Amino acid sequence: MPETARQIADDLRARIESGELTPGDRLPGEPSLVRKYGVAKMTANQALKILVSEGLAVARPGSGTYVREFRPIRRVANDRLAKSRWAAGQSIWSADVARRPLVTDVQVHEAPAPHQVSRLLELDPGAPVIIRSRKFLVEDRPVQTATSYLPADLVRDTAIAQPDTGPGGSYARLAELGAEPVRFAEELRARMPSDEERMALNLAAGTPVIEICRTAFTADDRPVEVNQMLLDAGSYVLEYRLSS
Amino acid sequence: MPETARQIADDLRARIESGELTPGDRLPGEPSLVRKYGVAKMTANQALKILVSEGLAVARPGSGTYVREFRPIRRVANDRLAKSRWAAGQSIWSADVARRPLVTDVQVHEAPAPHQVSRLLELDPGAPVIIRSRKFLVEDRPVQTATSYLPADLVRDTAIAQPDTGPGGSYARLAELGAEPVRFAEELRARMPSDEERMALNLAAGTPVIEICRTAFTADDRPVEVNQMLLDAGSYVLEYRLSS
DNA sequence: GAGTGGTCTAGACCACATC
DNA sequence: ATGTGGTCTAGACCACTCG
Repeated sequence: MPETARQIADDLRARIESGELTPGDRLPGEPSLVRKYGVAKMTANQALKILVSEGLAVARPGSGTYVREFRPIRRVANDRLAKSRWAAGQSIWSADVARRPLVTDVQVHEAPAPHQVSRLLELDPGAPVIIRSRKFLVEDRPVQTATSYLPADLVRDTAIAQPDTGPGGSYARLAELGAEPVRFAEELRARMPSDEERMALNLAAGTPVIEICRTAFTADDRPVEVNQMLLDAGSYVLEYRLSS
Repeated sequence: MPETARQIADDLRARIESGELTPGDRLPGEPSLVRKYGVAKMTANQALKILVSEGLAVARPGSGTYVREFRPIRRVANDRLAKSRWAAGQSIWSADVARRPLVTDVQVHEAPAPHQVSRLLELDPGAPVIIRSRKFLVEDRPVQTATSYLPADLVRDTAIAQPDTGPGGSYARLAELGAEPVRFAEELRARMPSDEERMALNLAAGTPVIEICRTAFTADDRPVEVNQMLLDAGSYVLEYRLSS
């Protein structure tokens, strides 16, 4: 009887979806599946791998395989970019989570703009930009990385070129420079992460990422920031509000 | 030397990312990997499976494993919902692809609203709704499924309850009923598909899906439609425009 | 130390695609 | 008819966790 691994996975999946096994529960281990289904150990292993690759379970070597837990962050694009937030000195994150996330691995440097960035910022190819990259932790788990690009000629001597951008963040600083961002375009993709990205976000196998590229424009349609974000898809629900 | 499968996968990935192997190319087969690396056939198989699960390659049984090809559809949320489109009798799809997609598997029926839908439509639990489900093909490939829910009391005797909703689609019909949708909220998640969903969209292993739940509101903030969509993530780039 | 998942081997059979 | 990926077996060793 081939197709055994899939069938075992189907059985376990059904038990998860029926609620018999709830998030955090330990799944039957390989030896127990070998006994129950009379298959080779490797077949049992592959059955469990199927669930892991579907994002339904997480394997913890030396311990067991567990039903995965979800607790998505709600990210409301419109609210978080509302001027009222950052103008009041708040982080745009205050719209997403009650507790402000930990920002780590902040790196700021100046370099020539990558191809695509210079196009989006309407700069000459290779023009200098300030590059701010950082990582966000919520409840000790990395959920997002972000890299912002801003025209160096505009922000070089401001707090934006410092690790700490001050109250209200870089948008408040841009406003002070007469380059207040009022319009935004977000371009969004979902895909599987590279190994590097999986490492950076500490992702379980079988978790996709959401890639967002946001360009911020001033009232006279000048692009002043490109922000390239990478989200752990399992940690997020995104919301957008539109009117026709 | 353990870790062999990963290393083989790393080698192949590097050759893909360097451009030595381009989309559509055939990867070295299992027998050739067995010879080159001196490993068991199953190890070679697993190495190829890693690339497939990362979405970088597609296996075609009996033929070979190939570098995957991408040709995303650009879906601009704002444009497609603009009244000017559907008011002119166009499909909202005309914003996304030059050639109108094929709509198949259209099914319309009336049934009690599922929990979440009745909540979003602000209906009594179990109130009757018209359910329209359909699938969209672009260039013969299924790229999206969609299921709409509309209050049955509002649309029961209109073209919306028919498979063909006429020029401009259901939004034009809603407008004729004095329930023109002018505001929309889209809630978006990315995840790995279930087997069922993988089947429906004919997805390669390692391809995530994007789940969008859109609620349409009238000018007086009455919800009149909930549309639950499932997109093949590899076939789409989504764009949202916002202003603060 | 016992149990866990992770990985590998060397062989086997199958269904399928391509020629 | 040949070659392909898909899957299975039965055994093995490893690194890890947990009590």
